[in-house]
Amino acid sequence: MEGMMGWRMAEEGWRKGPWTPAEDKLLMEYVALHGEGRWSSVAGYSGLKRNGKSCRLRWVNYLRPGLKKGHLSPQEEGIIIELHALWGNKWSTIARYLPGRTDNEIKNYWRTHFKTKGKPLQNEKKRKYEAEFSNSQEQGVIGSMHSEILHESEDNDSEMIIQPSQATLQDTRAISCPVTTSEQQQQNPCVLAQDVARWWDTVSDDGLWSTGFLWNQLDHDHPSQAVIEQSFSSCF
DNA sequence: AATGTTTTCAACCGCTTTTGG
DNA sequence: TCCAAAAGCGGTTGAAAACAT
Repeated sequence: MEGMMGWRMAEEGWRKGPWTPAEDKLLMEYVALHGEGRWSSVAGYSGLKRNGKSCRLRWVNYLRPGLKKGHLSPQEEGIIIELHALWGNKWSTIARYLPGRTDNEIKNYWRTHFKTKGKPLQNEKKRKYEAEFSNSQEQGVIGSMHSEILHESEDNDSEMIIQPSQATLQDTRAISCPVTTSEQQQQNPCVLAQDVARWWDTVSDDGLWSTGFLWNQLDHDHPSQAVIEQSFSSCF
């Protein structure tokens, strides 16, 4: 049982390390009975020897219904690249635009594909993405905006940075939501997402990206949809 | 086939933010 | 209004898998 070498019980008796199917079952039963949240009381109700933090993480990243398994689609990869350019390592914010994907997953994806030890061959996907993008300079403000966004600077310390310029960010706000402050923008990223979606429409001349695809990506039962719509209406 | 190296990603840690009493 | 507990976040780790020699 605790034979799992390398992982032991913590002082308080909490189990750590990889979850077993039996543990998953206990956690799922707990949630079915008591709902999400109150993770600290999981142990008390279910007998699961995991602390609240561990339970929450397991639920959010693995057990939660609606999670997508398998590789990210090219569309999802594009969204990650684009939104990372806008917001940096705001993994959980980015994850709101990829229903069924977790912040952890996105963070891992970014690190393994774009934070290389100076071996840009691995950045093939990003290159492909940029090539895709460079075909789409025709369309006014959004297009030029995103050409700035995707201007790459290869960093001395080997992390690839795709920088949105300050002007770009200001443009984005000015275009879409002139009255919101940057703080509001952070809380209500819908406007930027809308721009991304519109931009994506313009890129989709080869049929790979379908019209309105970003919005179609959204699972309409997903809570973020409500948030997005609310934010949206508050902007206009 | 055996061993060494690299990559992946689930899960941890410490810190910050939010919540509720 | 304050404070403690819970939730949330991003960076990091390391076991296992994949790949190379």
